[in-house]
Parts: sequence; structure tokens; C-alpha cells
Amino acid sequence: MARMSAEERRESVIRAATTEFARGGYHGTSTEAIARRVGVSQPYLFRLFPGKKAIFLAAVERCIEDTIRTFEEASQGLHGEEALHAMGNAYTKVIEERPERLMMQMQMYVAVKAAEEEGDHEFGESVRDGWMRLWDTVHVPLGADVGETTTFMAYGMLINCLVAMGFPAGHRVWEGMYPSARAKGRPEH
Amino acid sequence: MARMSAEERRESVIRAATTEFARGGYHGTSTEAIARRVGVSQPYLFRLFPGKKAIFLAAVERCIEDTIRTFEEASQGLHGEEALHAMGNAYTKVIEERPERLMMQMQMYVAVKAAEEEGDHEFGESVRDGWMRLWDTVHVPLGADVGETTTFMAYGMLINCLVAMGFPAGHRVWEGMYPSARAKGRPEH
DNA sequence: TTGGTTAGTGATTGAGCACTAACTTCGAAT
DNA sequence: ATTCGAAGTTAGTGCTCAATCACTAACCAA
Repeated sequence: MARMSAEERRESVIRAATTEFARGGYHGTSTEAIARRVGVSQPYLFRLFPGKKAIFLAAVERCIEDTIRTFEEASQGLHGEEALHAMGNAYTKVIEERPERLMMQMQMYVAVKAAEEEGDHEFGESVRDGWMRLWDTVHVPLGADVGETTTFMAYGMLINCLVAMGFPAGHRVWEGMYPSARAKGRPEH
Repeated sequence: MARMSAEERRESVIRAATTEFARGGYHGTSTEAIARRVGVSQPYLFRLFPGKKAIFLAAVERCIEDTIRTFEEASQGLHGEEALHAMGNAYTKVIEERPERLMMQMQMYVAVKAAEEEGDHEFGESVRDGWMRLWDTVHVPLGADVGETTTFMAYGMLINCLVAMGFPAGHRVWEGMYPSARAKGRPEH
């Protein structure tokens, strides 16, 4: 049984927690399931984190940072339509390779209201702040066009929902996806 | 305490369950909370429904039907851009008056994968079927334009997420919403 | 090698939960 | 007025789960 530094362990806990929380959400995931995935005893989690909620929060924040970084790297040095394409393709890659990150996003959106009604105001604040940072991250390469950015985010959310519902690749719901790939501009209204 | 027919009770259970499940999701909602909201003892729920899952499913199906009906009624006799406006406005009204229906949507998306991994294949099937019916409902009035329909749904999902995160009306995330309505200076809610 | 620190475990607890069984009350038709 | 089915309750069971506690095993510096 390999010993690890607490910091390294915390890392693997966050990874395992992301997988588990993405599947079951906050209430549908037991700390035991996370511990089992890490390969560590359940009580030890409470030595690495003050409680279940802290683990969830850590996973949520990691999820946001990863997504921001994905778009930052994809749009590096690009602008306008090229950046749009690059970021769209990057997200497609996330769908294929890290679907749990999309699910984690959904779980975090859904967890805000519940947390808020339990008196936890910080969680929602943190999620909204993360969203705005993500928003700004895509806003700049898209030429600071509010409509363009909103549409991009909207398509992202639709993708998240379709993936969550389990629509297989090739299903007709995906047909109208990616206006950036379909034509040289998003549909005019 | 007014006595009701079982059918009427089931109705109020579905309404209460929608509110509660919208807040806490499947696992974050106790049957006791639902019963309390209905004004009935918790065990009695199990006489009206075979189990918690059946209550959730009923609430999910009701949510889908209501949303479909909202768009059907809004687009009655309209086509193209007019239908788009009408349905957009109808959804805006849902945001204001029935936010729990949006949250219920999110909860149902998120519940699919978990159910599937517990062996329940019917639930996801039912959700996907509902989505397709909803899709077709807006597709026809929008002139059977796939891109238009997809964009409409995408904006809907973005709205759901923003509402879930608790962004207040007037926040700048709402700025780029409804490109079709923005030009006309639609008042913010 | 010893003294101190850090990583990690097993046993347990108390609360909350879905669900059951057995009983009571209401109201309408006879 | 009585009866009978349907509406509704009280009491209780067994289980799951987050969190605690007392403990052991590995590492490290002097």
C-alpha cells in the first residue's frame, strides 16, 4: 500500500470525488464510494478534508478551473471565428474524453439552490464567480461580442444536458449542433 | 383536514414533489418533506405510489408535459419568427412564475445516468422520449429548421443553468439572452 | 535507537431514511 | 342507523451514511 503525502492524497481524492459526484450528485454519493475509489479507508477522508461538503467544493472548483484552462489553451492566439472553432472543438474533445466533467458541471449547478437554502451562501457565490470567470475567458477571444459569447455558452449547456440524458453520438439531436462547424456564422435572428 | 379522493391526492403529491425534488434532487429529498408539504402522513405516500422512485417519475413526466403544453399554447397558429417570440416569452413567464419547473428539468437530466447505472433503463428512455417530443413541439412552429430549433433549445438550457445558479434578474449574464427579443428592448424581469 | 511526526485503519455511533404493518376515522349507500 | 370500503394515521423496522475516536504503521532527523 503506497504511502503518499497528504497533498498527493488530496489530489487523488479530488479526482475520485469528481467521478463519483458526477455520477450521483452530492446526496447520491457516499464518502465510502469515494474512499473505495481512492483506495483508502473512509474515515481517512475526514483527515484530508473537514467534511463531505469540502470534498464536493474542491471537486467543483477543480472542474471550473479545468474548463477555463481548456478554453484558454484552445483559444491561445486566436480571435473571432477561429477562436470559436478552436474552443468548440476543444469542448467536443472534453465530451469524448472527460464526460464526467460535463456531469460535474450539471451537479454543481443543481447543488446551488439546495446549498443556499441550507444557509450556505458561499457555495453559490463561488459557483457564480466561477461561471463569470469562464464567461470572460471565452468572451475576450470571441471579440467581446456579448451575443456571440452567450450563444457559445448556450450551446455548451445544451451539450451538457444532451450528454446527461445519454443521447448517443449520431442521434438526430446532435444534427443542429455546432453552428460554427455547420456554417460560417451562427444563425441570424 | 379535508378528505380527498386518491386521485386528487396523487395530484397534490405530484405538485408537492415537484417543488421538493426541484430543490433537492432525488437523493436530497425525503419522502417526509413531500408528505409534510402535501399535509399528509409520510407512510400514506406509499399507498398512493409504489415507492419514492415512482413519485419522482410522476413529477418528471408532469414537468415534461407541462413544458410541451406551454410551447404548444404559445405557438398556437403562429410560425417562424412570431412563433419564436411567442415561445420565448412563454418561457420567460415560466422563469418568473414556475422556476421550480426549470429546476425539475435539471434534476431529471442529472438523474438519468445514475438511474441507468442502477439498472433502471426505463427512466432514461422516458426522459429522452420526452425531450424528443418537446423538440418536435418547437420544431414545427419554427418552420422545421433544425438549426433554429437547436438554438432555441440551447438558449433554454442556458436559462435553466443560470436560474439554477441563482443569478438575479438584471445581472449582466442575462444581457446576451434572447437575441430576437433584445433588439425590441424586451424589459428584463 | 530513540523520539517525534505523519499516513492510515477498525470499530462504532447516532441520526435520518424508505418502507411496512396494524389500526382508526370518515362518508356515502343501503 | 348501520355497514363497509376507502382515506388516513401511529408505531415501528432495518438499513445507510457522515463523522468520531482510539489506535497502529511507516518515515525521519539527531
